[in-house]
Amino acid sequence: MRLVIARCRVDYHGRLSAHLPLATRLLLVKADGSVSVHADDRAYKPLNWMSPPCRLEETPGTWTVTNPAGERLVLTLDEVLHDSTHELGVDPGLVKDGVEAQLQALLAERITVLGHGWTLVRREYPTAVGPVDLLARDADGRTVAVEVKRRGEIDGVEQLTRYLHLLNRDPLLAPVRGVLAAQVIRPQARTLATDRGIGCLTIDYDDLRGADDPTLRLF
Amino acid sequence: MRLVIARCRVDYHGRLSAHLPLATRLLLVKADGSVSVHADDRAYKPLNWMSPPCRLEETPGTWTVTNPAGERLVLTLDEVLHDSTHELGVDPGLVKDGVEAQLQALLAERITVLGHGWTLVRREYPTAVGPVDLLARDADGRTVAVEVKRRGEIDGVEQLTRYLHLLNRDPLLAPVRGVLAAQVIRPQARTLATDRGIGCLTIDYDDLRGADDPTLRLF
DNA sequence: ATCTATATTTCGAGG
DNA sequence: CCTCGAAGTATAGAT
Repeated sequence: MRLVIARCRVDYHGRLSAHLPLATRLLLVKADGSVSVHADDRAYKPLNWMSPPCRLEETPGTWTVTNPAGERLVLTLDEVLHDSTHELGVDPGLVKDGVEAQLQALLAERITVLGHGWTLVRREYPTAVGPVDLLARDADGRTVAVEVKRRGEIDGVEQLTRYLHLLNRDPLLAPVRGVLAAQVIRPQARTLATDRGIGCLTIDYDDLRGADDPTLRLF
Repeated sequence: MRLVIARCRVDYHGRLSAHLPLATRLLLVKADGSVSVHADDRAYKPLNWMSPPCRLEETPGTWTVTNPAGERLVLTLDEVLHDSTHELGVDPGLVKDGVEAQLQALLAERITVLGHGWTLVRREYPTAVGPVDLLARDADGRTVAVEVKRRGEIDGVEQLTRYLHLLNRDPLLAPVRGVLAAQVIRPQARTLATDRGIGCLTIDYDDLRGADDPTLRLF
């Protein structure tokens, strides 16, 4: 990993065109070949960058980064204030916990959170337009398709609508109703869902994790 | 901006939980208060980070970054290999060109690219479910709703379908047909669009920019 | 390889 | 401040 602090100008031509006037910035060259240009703000997002695979050609005062797609990042260096290189080795990588997959798993285990007497048919119930997150039956034995999201937005409602369309053609399942379960549900998504007869349920990850799993209960 | 190369472990608890085992990484502390942890790959994306506003508390061997939402990033430093600080100043920022807004503006100016004799009714035509990118009339005076995207995907077709639904309830506009205009249109999006009677038009940004604007022509 | 869905998405505009 | 849509989205998984 190479760290350069330099006064530079930057030009990018590729999927769009962009230009950065002269200023002092961090140029970060990683072992994967990527180059990114950072200002002292915007959190971790660089002002400009080139993702691998790409090639860095360096001449005094000019770095030219190109990729096979013909995109081009040109850095004009006026003054180099720092230049150091460091061996980092391969990173063992990140372990994550708490994303949608876990939300779905928890809901599958605690399906009665969605309604008293509900039972799980299966997770990732396959359809021609993709898998339904959870397929369940309510206390009256009616089929319910559940779409699980971390954030419920219009896309989720559209997705569920497509599933319901297909599922309702299956006489063994029909009539199937839908529920959107998410940690937050945007007003427009809620409106659209309601308009289409789709239920909305906001779920709290910690509550859910804390909730009793009835299948684990002794009596 | 502070650059630290260190052998470290990282723990994050917030919107999710994540852990990074001991390895050598770049710790990037920006003037905006943000802290990010980079490995030597994954292009510009850090392994872990905390966005501003947040506070960094530093004791020998441990950095604790917290934010008002109660999220917490803890870095345990085994060995510091480099530590330097640099004054960068405020960045003048990025000038972009070629994104969807410009595509829409260009199409609005050169609406006949969509069809001979077409005229623009207006850009960002408002509906209850959001603005239609372009509303136009074809050579026969029939209304056309145009959805402009850089990439045409299923979402764009769904969005346009919602607009058409609403627009077709308006007797002053109905019947309204739809066109999806994008630089690339995914096969599945094209299929869905065609199935719904929505037209597809792939546009080339450079061609479009180069095309004559008939309103600017002298004769 | 293409397509689908997620993301600690981030970022910016508009009400 | 919230809400919403775009992003050079990137990335991972499935087909």
